[in-house]
Amino acid sequence: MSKKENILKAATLLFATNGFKDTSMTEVAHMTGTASGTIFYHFTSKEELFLSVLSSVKDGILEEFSQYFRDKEFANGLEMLEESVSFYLYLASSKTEWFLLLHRYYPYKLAKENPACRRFLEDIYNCFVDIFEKALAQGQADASIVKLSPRKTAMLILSTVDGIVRFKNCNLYDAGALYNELIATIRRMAANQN
Amino acid sequence: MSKKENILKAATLLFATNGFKDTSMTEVAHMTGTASGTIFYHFTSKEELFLSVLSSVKDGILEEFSQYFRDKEFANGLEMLEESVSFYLYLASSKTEWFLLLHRYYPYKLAKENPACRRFLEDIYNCFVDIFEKALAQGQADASIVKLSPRKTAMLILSTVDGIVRFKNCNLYDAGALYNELIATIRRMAANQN
DNA sequence: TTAAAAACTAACTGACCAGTCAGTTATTCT
DNA sequence: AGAATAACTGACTGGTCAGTTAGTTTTTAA
Repeated sequence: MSKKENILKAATLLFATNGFKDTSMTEVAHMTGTASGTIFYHFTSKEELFLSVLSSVKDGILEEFSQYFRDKEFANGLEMLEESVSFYLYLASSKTEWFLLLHRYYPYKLAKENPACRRFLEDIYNCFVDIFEKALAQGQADASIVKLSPRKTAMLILSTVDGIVRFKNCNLYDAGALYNELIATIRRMAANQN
Repeated sequence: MSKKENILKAATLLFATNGFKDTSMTEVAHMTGTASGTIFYHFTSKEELFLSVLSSVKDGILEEFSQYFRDKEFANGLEMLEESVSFYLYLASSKTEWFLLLHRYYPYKLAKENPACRRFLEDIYNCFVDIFEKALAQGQADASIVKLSPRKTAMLILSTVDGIVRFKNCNLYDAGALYNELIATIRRMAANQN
């Protein structure tokens, strides 16, 4: 792995666990066994380093989802919805740093003044909402899901799973313990019982 | 209002909008028209100031909810649930600073090493969950709500509304636009249709 | 009235940190 | 080989910030 990639990886971990302000360039340098000057050779500023991190997280998330759905077949929309939610939770537990980073306030603060940052965040959240929406729409087509607004319901589902993951990352309560209830709730809320 | 209360109020606003690290004691001092030394006369450290802020936010939230439910009557558990959710959203929009503060990572990070901080956060979230749980349990008693685990479902509902508020505060999408869908979803998910 | 206590001030300190720069080492290409 | 470029280094700088302190003003109470 190149030194630049190493720096990016270390920065992802540090920004995710300690936050932007509480991560010093010296720390990133130390973790990668480089001089602090080297980081500024590869990245013009701390902010640019953060944007690179966010960009790579975005790429990672989009890639993971496209790979997961590439050759997946679902019996119906409801099943697709449930499996999408499961995959989201699985991803959140296997790529903790990504979600920790997204649950910090800094990216959203930066997005207010930096269009590129805003774009990354929108790409990420649209990816999530799009998948849930697609499942809901498909479910309505195949009659596995009741009549509802696919987009808005997708946003609500994202709010729920994202909320669960956030509470877990904040050590407030455990996501795993809620899994069965979550799936049951989604079924009660969306399934078409005829 | 005493100078100490003024400092607390300014600190709440600054910690909520800029975060812990991005708020300097000089800034707090400037906003309250005092010397920075005065803050250290009233609060031993920046961390203690933050804890005082969190404590007052906790008191505020508990007070608001106990006041709202003091002399409220509900037709049944389902109605209570819906109105609790509505009140949560109302509070989040009228006391923005409180929820901005709770949507930052710093309090949860501090909670890991500071039991008092952890206690404040638990009190706040238990307050929320308890109310939803009480509504669900009442709804099961009066048959307005289906069979489900009240505690876990209450947590899921909190995840959803908290997620919505967070997305709104992060400027990702608007809570108001989802309100009708949220109530409809809660009804589909919890209402007992006989 | 006055003395003690509480509240407040502003200059100061030491630590830290993002970013620079002048110079060194490694790589590539002819 | 040797020149040119890319990658890397680490000491240094200017600025910021939490917290201190010695001294001043205000309040309290006897």
